[in-house]
Amino acid sequence: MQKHQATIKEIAAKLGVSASTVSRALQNDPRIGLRTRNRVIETARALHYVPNGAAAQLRRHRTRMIGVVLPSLREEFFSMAITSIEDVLDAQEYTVLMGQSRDKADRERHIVLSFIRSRVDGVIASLAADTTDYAHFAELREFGIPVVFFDRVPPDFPAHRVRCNITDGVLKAMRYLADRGIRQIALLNGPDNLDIAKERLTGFLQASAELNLEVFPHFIKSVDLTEADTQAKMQELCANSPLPQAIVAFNDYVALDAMQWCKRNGIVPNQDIVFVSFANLPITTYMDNPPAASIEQFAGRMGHSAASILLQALNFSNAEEMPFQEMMFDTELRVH
Amino acid sequence: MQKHQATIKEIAAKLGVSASTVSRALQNDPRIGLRTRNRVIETARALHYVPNGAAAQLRRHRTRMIGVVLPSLREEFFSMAITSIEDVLDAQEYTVLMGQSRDKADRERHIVLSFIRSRVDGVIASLAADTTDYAHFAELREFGIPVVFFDRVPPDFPAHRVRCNITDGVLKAMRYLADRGIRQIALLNGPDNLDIAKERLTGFLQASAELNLEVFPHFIKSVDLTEADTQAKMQELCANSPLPQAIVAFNDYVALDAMQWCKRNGIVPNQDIVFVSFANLPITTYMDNPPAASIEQFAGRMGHSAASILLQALNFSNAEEMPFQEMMFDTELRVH
DNA sequence: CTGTTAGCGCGTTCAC
DNA sequence: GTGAACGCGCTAACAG
Repeated sequence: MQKHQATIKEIAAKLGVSASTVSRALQNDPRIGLRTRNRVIETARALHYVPNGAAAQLRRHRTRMIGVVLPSLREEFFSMAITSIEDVLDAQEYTVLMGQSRDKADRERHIVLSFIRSRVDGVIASLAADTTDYAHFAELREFGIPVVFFDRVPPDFPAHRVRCNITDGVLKAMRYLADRGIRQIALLNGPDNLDIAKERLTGFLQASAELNLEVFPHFIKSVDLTEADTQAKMQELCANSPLPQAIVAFNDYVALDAMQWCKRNGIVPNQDIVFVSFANLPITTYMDNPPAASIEQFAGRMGHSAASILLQALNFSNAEEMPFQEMMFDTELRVH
Repeated sequence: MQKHQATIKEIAAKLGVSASTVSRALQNDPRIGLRTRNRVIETARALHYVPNGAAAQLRRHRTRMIGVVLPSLREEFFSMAITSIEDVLDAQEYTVLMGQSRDKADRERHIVLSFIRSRVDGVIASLAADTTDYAHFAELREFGIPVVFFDRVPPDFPAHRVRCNITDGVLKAMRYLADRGIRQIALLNGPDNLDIAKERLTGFLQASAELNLEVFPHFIKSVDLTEADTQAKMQELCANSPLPQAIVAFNDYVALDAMQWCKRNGIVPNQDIVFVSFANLPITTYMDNPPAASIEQFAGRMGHSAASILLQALNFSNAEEMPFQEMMFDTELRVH
């Protein structure tokens, strides 16, 4: 049901001026007289004129649109990040296109390709759990579309990155536990292909060495972030002895799933096994028994920085690429 | 940093054929010979060709893009809905643009206008808490862009609607409470301008009459969905006597905020005051003391239906508008 | 201050 | 089966 859509030409005809005049008036070009401008704006409104973005882009080679791909909009970590991103970009009159990969590399690829088709000016991304091929991001480079990764950044890919000091965060968590006399600590990590998972492992091993903790092989598990897998890995973890006295979890959701498993298996969370996790999501404040502590990752700040870096990249000399920025945030331990 | 972007013209030049041939080959036009087609596809890939959506739209007057405006992506109710919407639309090769109004009418307006500028083929919406002016949606009609509202639908606006039987849901909740001997029930409702809030009130009054409950004036409060306002209204609610024995809350988040207030004020939730809410969000399964019961609203099904109706509208005769559909789902009470 | 001209990249006639 | 020519709606370059 295609109704009629007003164009600048019609406005021009109606007013007996040229299309360019209308175009200029609508963009507040200082060369247009106030009276003409007002007449144009008035009839534009009367005709329900809304500019056709596609036509504009075709000329300008810019869309003022930014694509954002995230694993999930449902996780508070990401919804907080996207909100900061929106705030920064909205202020500069950019429109944000969002896509959720749902932790599937294939969906991520499709989304990025649709961003290219829409010719977004830039992309902000946080990787899906199972992304190991970065061809779709390389494609963005072919098009000269700058990319900023945050939190879940790819290893060895030329791009801007915003992340936090995970390794140090794990250290903080382990020291906190050790200070309470806990010496048998397990790691319920995320997918191995994610840098942020590797860093948790690095931090875990470093901290174990520093604190003289024994590292039992069955204390280190990786989950694919689904509830089912977390349950399965908890089963494995607790099938062998010794049982861990504490578990450092990849993030709050993994911790919560693990804690659910405990409850169903006669283990009291934070009493029999102390949980420490990452993210420190607001939703946990509603819980009577959240993870004992969580490493704050500052989702908002990371989103803010990612968007700011992207804006810099967009305003950089359009002859060459801006040198890749690497921004690292410190974490903080929050005891609940 | 604008790099070079391949066009069909270049592919054509490279192959010594015309642009039309390339265009046809890429769209699997049966008239193009298999050999030519393959050569085209091959060099397209080699040149990293990605079609320019804007140029295509300019000719076709369709974008195969759908805009979705929601109050928040953070609330599980909406993130579940959007996921269903994506599933339905992805299957038909539509791209979904999302925007979150954050319950601000002004943001909602901007988002809808940006959808129009992008010339989306259709829109799915759930209203912001403070939207009382529907001009931006009327604008969509001017452009012949079909709209489907779900859950938070506007009163008296010509459009398709998908919702659930709230009035009956409240009735179920009140009967559940009455069956447990609870007779002093308060309503912690949402913004008055939302139909779904009005229906909760209607249901509340009907049920009170049916069950012979006394309705104390201070038992009926409306919140603007912010945590602060919920706290304030709880204060008011509990400042007068009698104290309610139970509270029916607008949704799980309002219930949780109210329960927090109780904890801070020496009232034990679900013991001193029993909470029943709407939505039945998965996140509550992680809680040791969630609302005692919740009215399941089937976010996924509503999203699915909204998307399906929109697809029907898009495939309808393009001479006229499809008659407005009204779809109503039954609710179910879930005791926790 | 304003008009004219040209073309962005593509899909679609209409020819052959 | 394929090519030439046109135009979608808009902006930029060049005139005046």
